[in-house]
Amino acid sequence: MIRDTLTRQVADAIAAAQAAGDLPQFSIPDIGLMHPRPELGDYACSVAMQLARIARLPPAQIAQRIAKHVVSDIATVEVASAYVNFRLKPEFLGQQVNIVLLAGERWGDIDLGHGAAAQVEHGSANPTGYATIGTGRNVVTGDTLANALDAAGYAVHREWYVNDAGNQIRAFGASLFSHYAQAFGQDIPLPEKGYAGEDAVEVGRALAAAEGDRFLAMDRDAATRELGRMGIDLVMARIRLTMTRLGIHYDNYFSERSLYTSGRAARALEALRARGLLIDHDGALWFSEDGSPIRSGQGKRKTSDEYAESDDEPEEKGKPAPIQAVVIRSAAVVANPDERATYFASDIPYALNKVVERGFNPAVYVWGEDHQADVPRVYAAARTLGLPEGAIRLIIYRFITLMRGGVEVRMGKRKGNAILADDVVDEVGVDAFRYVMLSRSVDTKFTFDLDLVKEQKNDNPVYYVQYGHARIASLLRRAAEEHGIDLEAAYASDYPLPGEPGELDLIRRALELPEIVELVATKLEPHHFTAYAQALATAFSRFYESCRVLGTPEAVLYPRLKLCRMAQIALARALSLMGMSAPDRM
RNA sequence: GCCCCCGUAGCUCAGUUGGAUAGAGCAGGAAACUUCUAAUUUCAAGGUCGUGGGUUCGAGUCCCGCCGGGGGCGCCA
Repeated sequence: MIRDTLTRQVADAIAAAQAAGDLPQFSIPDIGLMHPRPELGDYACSVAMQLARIARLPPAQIAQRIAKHVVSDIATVEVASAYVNFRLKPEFLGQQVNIVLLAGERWGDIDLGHGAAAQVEHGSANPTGYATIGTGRNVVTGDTLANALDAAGYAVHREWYVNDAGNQIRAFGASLFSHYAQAFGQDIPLPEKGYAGEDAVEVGRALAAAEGDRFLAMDRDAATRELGRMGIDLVMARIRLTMTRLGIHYDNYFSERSLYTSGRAARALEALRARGLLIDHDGALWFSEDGSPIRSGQGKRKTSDEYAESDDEPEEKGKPAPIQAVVIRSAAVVANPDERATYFASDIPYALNKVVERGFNPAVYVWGEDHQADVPRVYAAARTLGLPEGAIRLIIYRFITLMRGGVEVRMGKRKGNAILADDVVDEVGVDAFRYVMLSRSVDTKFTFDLDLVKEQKNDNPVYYVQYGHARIASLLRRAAEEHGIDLEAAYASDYPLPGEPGELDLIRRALELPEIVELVATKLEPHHFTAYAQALATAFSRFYESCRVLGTPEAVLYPRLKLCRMAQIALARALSLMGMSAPDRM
């Protein structure tokens, strides 16, 4: 990447300055390059200020001495106060256009992962209902992160974790039995906390139609279990359709229940028990990170007073405090002990399976904020089990407030008033759905205003970005069809760039894509793609307004056609990373 | 009681790991269509970055307190 090249050149310059006696000896710190205001250059380096104390010199003077020793074939160097600024040379920018054209649809790829296996697990909603709009934010986030990791050089695996074990499922089975029986005129009341939503009713009826009334005669417990299992399959089938529609593909659907049937859960518990981290208390089984016993205030984090009393080592800086003990198997009396397991009991073997058995690093999880309490627990389990630092990355996204007609729509899956992802997609389309879901940081609880997204059709960043792509496609089409231009010849030509500001700005934006991929892939923040796509589209619009393409002499026409092609490639890739279409006509 | 997230322009939100004069998009104001898609562009306007301290050459960004909003935990999933 260009930024890496310049960073290296700064480091070399410091070393050269030291060798020449212009700077004293010191170990060179991490050098960060940023994008300053455009008037000041393309990249800026503030390392001189960090060095002021070490080098015992005024920052401005250090900057001067570093700049003096910079050897760069791609940029010119200027010093402004204490900053060392770089401006990419126009000839270099012109050459880079060829690089983009050559990379084509792989433009933006970087080699961060070196082919290592990475996983993004997303979706993973309870299979007790169809995909909601909340699931929508989850899967769009996860799928885009997976795209980014793929572009960053990882071998990416996409997985949906099917929560097909536990209480929720039993309640779902019982609810289905009620809806099922209803189809045969039998009034069996919904269990408490049962599923009353249209999706549950639909599944119950579908089972009645497909299976007949044979379950009515069966043992009730067995019937509930069987119906629950079949119901999950039906729900998952529907969810898969929704995912396909959203352009999301999974390499695997991982069954939570398989953790128990395969013995993985038992083995993980044994590993914890061997380390003395499992504690029986009041009939329940607890995980305690530091092995400390459960105290009177069960499950509570130790107070600072209690820490003061105890002989615990004072906490080291940066080392997280041990988590509070957490129940992994409840005391509830249920026939099968596996069914007393909490989510957390599954999380442990699942994490081991991901990182140790399958070698994913990073293993990224995308979770809704309702699971935030589990975050420190899973990290704690990873620590105690000796998983590599950073192998597990949990991404928590905030829930969405849905507005319709200026009123907030309250949602709840159990009550059955959840807004389905399919319904929203019906209204706004896949591309707008994905873009809006991506346009805010996962930490932001944002309002999805259905009316706004629909009504804004003509003035919407979603369409603005796609419009840029369609405009280019149209222009290139006309160039070939109406002007008889051989586009391949134009792309292969080597005229110098006219050098208009609009041209250079467009190239700078296109060249930024690899940096954005790195940003998204390392911080696991997909929203940067939307901001980038918007900026790139703006750069193209400005170019388009200020630089005439068709009808100009060949020496202008050809390089500008190359720029159009370059912009098209970058826009298409940005859209593709976000899982959106890049239309040729609008 | 404890934990996590958020608070930036009228609205919705960015802010590239602590850098120079805090940015976009909408909404509202003023312009530009004989010109490759006006789903566009240009200009102007809009801010005590919730608040009070602290850390340092430098804080929207890091630390602590407080205020406001949201979410979660204390044998639910």
